[in-house]
Amino acid sequence: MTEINYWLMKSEPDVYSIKDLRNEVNTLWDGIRNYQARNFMRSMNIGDKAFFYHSNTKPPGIVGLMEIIEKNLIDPFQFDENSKYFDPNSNKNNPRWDCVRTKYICEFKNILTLKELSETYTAEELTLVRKGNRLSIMPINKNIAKELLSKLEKF
DNA sequence: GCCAACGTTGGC
DNA sequence: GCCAACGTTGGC
Repeated sequence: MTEINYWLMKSEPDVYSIKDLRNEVNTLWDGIRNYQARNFMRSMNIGDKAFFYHSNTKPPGIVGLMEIIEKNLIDPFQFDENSKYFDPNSNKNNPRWDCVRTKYICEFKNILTLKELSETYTAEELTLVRKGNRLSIMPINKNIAKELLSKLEKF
């Protein structure tokens, strides 16, 4: 039995929201063009849980939960010249960018805002609240993840 | 619009 | 390898 890990994955709701995921049921989490975020995806296990975070919106925060159901999938847009995610330096024999597939679990009744999170946790406990943090995918400490889940259930 | 906090690129 | 210039994310 592989250990379950917890993650946080950001998306701008204008581009792809928790409601889009609910309608679609599952989705390819594509367009990641940051090596650290990509490496986090590579270290995910099937069955891991991920908090869905709405970024670049008012207010930003955690809005739902999803599960990792597939990994090591080639991101097709790196080879699509018409995509903003096209990477001319990626090689089909050795693709540079991959992605995971996530499945909708739930949308929380209330948003757990970044403001609330930053009032509860330090930048060391929760890298999400670190000022200027630009990572779109990051791990969440297991104990903190469980605290967040129990808080979100009480909404 | 501003700016913090990076990541990337390219000259040397 | 160093570093300046530039680009991006994303909160505020």
